[in-house]
Amino acid sequence: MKGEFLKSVSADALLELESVATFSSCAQGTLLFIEGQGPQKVYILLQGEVKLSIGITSGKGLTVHIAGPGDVLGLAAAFTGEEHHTTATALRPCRFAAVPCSVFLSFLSTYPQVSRAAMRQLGLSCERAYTRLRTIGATTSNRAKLARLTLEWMKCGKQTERGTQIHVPLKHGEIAEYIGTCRESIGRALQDFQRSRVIEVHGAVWIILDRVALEQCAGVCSFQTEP
Amino acid sequence: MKGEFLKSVSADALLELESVATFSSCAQGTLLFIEGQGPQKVYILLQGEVKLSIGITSGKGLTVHIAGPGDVLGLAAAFTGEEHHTTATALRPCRFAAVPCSVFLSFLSTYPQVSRAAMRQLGLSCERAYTRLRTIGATTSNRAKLARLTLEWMKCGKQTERGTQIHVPLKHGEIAEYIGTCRESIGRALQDFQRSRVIEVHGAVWIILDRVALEQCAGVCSFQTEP
DNA sequence: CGCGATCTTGAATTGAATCAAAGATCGTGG
DNA sequence: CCACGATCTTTGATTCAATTCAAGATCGCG
Repeated sequence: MKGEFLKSVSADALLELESVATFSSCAQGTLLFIEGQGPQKVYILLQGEVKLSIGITSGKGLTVHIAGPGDVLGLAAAFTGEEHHTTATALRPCRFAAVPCSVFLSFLSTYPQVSRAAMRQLGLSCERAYTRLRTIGATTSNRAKLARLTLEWMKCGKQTERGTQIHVPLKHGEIAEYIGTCRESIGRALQDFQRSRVIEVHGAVWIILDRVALEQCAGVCSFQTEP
Repeated sequence: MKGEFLKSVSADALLELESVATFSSCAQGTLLFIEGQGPQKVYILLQGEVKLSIGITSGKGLTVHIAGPGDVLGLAAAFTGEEHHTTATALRPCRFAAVPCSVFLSFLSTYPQVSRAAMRQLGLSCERAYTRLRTIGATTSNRAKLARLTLEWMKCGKQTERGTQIHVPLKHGEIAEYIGTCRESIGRALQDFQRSRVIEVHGAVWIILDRVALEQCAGVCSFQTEP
């Protein structure tokens, strides 16, 4: 799913795309675009990771998504012509191809299949935003939020005989940015889950022992787990 | 901006659209689609209002947007093929045209300009979701959330000599669903604003007296306004 | 070994949700 | 025109959860 966009571009389209794109690299921490900025370019990430976040300028920061190689960034603004509503930060050194919005749009009208792929990408961004909203907004307690987030992540996890195993290469502070709370709350919620044998944490590797409990907690939830 | 989509469909395209669409009406309260449901149709709203919300099934409800005549609903799911992430509820009796997703997609490939319009709509949905995220997630206090929401609404307000005037035909409970809190909190926050002469409320008509104060409150905010 | 970053823990404080009851407001029907 | 019920708003009291602050523990690395 990650990097899907570039894969769905046919060989001939790719050739033309290369001819109109500017290839460049950037250091970790570089901002590709900022919330509030007008649309200028569409970025196709070739290497590295880019964090899309919200509210950098005003208030707390909130992570929406982390994009990987092959993903397109800046589609929404390109299509609407309105200013960016997210900020794109390089989490590590990145390589990418940048295409001016107008050029990208006319490129799309030449290649309908690519256009379809772009629409799909935009649809996915939209759904990701909705998922974040569900996790953050339609949820009462902090534990429920973490439960939701974990359930999201479980989709990319692998089954083992003890439970689903996922890789979470994030510090507590970064997880907190995903659900809009503070570091400490993540620590406490995690410990709750560990105590009640729902999740087992081994560094960046989490083992979800009791998926049902997580789902319950993510739902109505607000009851304690043990005496 | 509302209802923009239908307007940007050319006459000939409209004719073809009519030939593939099913026209129907529904009563207030009808659910056009539900979170979790697979994509089936794209809806073009002709009359009435439809609320798009999140988390109906799990946890609290959260309002994302209220669509009006001329808007398209269900685009994201149509493009991704994934299940709907929002629920569409008719707020009043509605008339709409429904087009099966696959038919709609091929219709789009026949009419590039319409395709562009659809992309723009999807981009707007995306940005709306981001705006909601900013209001709900990247904000600390309840008052700050209401301040943000009011600032959003001010874009559609009209200037008077006393300040910007906006029309808010919503009950406190409904406003609460916009920012993920409870009715009472809205009432209290509103009174705070009235007491500190930031907003004046006359039924459904609000007059924003002090925009700067609102912006401050929406930003870092967490200080009291008066002794 | 010591330093810095990260995580843990506890205590104090605040803000918000919840509950319950008492005013407003509105529309309906007598 | 008034009385009635329904719906919405206001208010206060209570309770709970989360943020914040501060200090100690742990880990990784040079």
